[in-house]
Amino acid sequence: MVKADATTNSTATSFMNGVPELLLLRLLQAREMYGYELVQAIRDETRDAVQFGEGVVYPVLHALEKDGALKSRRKTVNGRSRVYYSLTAAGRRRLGDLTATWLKVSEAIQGVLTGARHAEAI
Amino acid sequence: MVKADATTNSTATSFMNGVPELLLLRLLQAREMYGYELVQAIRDETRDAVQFGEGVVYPVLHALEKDGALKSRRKTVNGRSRVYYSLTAAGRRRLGDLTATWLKVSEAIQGVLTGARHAEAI
DNA sequence: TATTATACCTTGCGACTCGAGGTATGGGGC
DNA sequence: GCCCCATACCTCGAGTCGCAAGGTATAATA
Repeated sequence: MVKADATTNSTATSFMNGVPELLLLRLLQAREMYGYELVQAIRDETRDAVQFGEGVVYPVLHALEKDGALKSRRKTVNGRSRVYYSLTAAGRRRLGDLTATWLKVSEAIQGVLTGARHAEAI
Repeated sequence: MVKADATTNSTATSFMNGVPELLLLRLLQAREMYGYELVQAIRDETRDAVQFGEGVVYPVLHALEKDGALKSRRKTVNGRSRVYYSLTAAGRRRLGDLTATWLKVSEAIQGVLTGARHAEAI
């Protein structure tokens, strides 16, 4: 077995749990989009820093719809059938909560990484 | 008393995969520490924004040692036996890689959240 | 003496991610 | 007309990870 590990995949770093959900909600807040489009939008908007395949995106979309955070409608464009998703009120709330949590957590991690002694209390 | 975490813990989105490893490496870069101490250090330095229990910390420490990123030594202090961990050269390299990846990814997510049109190319 | 705090550890469930695979159709090139 | 690619949807199985819960042992404190 090749050692080769290093920065490759094995233990590799996916620091992202719940991130698909967060990004999907955020993109759909801006406008109605369909699954295949979302896969590429995430790749594009993050300049390839973040990539989620269809095997990630579709299940998350289905779960969010089942939870009432998204609603969908079929639409045929250029003879192609697409499922467009958009946020519900619950989805907007969820996006707000997730965003707040993400900010809090990522700032805290940032703080540890930059060696910031747990800063002064408020 | 019920802890009753407000934000529905069920699917509760803990955006953090690989974060335990990252924080542990970072803290141990500063100085030699032991498991029980690390659990509290993470809580303290992140002002409770991030918390990892012993069930997370110990297994990660063992895995990192097995991978050669950490080395340990037993030491008895005040009649208490502790296992102190410190970084190896491989561990320092790993910390550097993980930190770079974390920065790239978290900035990309930040960009999407703030609606930054995938900024200008270099 | 009993309880709490320190300090170590493992196990089993559940959740998440992802590659791989499967279906179907429209458009271009030959 | 035919083949292949891109579009567009989907599921399954494997593997990983996080975590609560549980377990041991000892020092300090009440």
